[in-house]
Amino acid sequence: MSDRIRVRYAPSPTGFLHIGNARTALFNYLFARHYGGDFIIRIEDTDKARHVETGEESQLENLKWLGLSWDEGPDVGGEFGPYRQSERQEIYEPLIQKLLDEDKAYYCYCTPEELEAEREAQLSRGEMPHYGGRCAHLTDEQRQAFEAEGRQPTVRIRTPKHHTYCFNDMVKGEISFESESVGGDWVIVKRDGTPTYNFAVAVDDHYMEVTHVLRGDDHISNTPKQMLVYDSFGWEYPRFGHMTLITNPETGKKLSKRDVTILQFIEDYRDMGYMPEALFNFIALLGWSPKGEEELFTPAEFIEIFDYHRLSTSPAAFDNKKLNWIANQYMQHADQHELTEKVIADLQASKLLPNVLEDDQKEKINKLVALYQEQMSYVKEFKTLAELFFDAKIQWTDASREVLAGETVLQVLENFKAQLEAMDELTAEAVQKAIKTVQKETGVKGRNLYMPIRVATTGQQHGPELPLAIELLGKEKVLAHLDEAMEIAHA
RNA sequence: GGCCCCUUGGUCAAGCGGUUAAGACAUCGCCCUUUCACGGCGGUAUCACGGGUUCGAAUCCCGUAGGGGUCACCA
Repeated sequence: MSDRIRVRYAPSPTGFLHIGNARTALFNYLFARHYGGDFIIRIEDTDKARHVETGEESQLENLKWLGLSWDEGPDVGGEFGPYRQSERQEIYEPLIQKLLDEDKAYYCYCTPEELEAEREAQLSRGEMPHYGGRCAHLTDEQRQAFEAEGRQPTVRIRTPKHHTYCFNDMVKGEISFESESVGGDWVIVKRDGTPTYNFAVAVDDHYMEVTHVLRGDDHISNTPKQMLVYDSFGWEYPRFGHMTLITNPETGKKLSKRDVTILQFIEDYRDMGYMPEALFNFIALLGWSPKGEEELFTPAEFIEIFDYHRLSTSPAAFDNKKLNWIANQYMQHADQHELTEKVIADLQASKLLPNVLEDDQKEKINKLVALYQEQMSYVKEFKTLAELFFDAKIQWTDASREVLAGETVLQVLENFKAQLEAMDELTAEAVQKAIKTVQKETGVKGRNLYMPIRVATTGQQHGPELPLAIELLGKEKVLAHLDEAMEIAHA
């Protein structure tokens, strides 16, 4: 085995790229790049029942979108291939045969029903479920009898007694398991002849010369099983490292794909128009922290500063507010023209804009984007923020009504409206002047001046620069809004 | 339940025997802006508990409690 660092991300193509998996990939990527090592992608597709046709492609695609690149993988090849477990059967078979020949593994003819019955019996006795070893010492006659029945065997590996599996975890330090705790001789080859996960990973990691296995916490209890496989062949272990899980801040449990309160797939964020660098930055801070006080880094900087010793030992809650803050930081520095293009595309997809734009429409969107860019976190947010400019209907909230109930509100609005009516077209400057005039004539200023006008014209207490917003809204809508507002103020 | 892991503010976290216990998000207040947003400044708020070890413990050890993970012919 060489000194070169080789790590892998080994997804199973059962669906979209999950945020937790993306993080595993990301840290492996950072680790490899930091040390100038190799980052490998291997597809763990031994479960044909759960296989999703487009799973692999979609996962790789989203990884790329995030900004990751890999040196070896199913799409780019490499000298340690193939990179799909489904294509590595001929590597597994002789190894399995070897274990069988050496009696380190044996055929098991138990049916799922029998195993289920055994499990239930154990459970009812208050015991923990484990394989009792019914087929561990079959005679040739017994085996032939089972075969004659047409039973298809699985292969189980013999688990030693009274052995301690101990490893020095890259993030958690010394961890040890008694061999008894793995639950008896476990299946390494399924009835259909394909290897099980714990067997295949160990074999693949060995042959791909993987030096460090960095993965989620939930794999800790798999580690002794994999160590057993290494031991059976006399192979050297890689270094294991287990990162903490990402949890739901509401429940404190690991993110579950069924959990609808949090968007879990990279695809979701991509669709909403989050910038990939922002998501990269956010994910890199999930369970890892940089040395200083800075939290915003480019991917290249993350590679530079990544240090696995700073991987956290306790779980990280998925904080949506923080994500949006980070995303907003990136958004503020985004190119305005590019952003405008994206916004337009989204508005067109939502039928809020025609497919072909007049110049003045385009200009209007440009101004609106300029107005809202500093507070956006993702492209689609624009639609919510600026919806008033596309769909004139105002939803008067209690808070708005409260503002309109103010003492001087009516005189301010009446005065303001009269001035607007006198204008041909509303421009920001003219509107600004009008507001000043209102101030002079009514004596109302500051918050008491602006807030009623803001709420009356936009229906919101928070929004962009007021005169510009009024210009962009246009005379017709503004007057209509004012009328509605004054009616409310009267009541 | 067995095994394994984890435990610093609301959240993420720095800290690795001696600190006024960093910083970020959130929250609150003030300033800037005649409003809003951005920005700036500041405040509130944390070492789960109990024993040790030590001159000294958030830091080391042992318990307790709580949380989580895992116990498949899934990965």
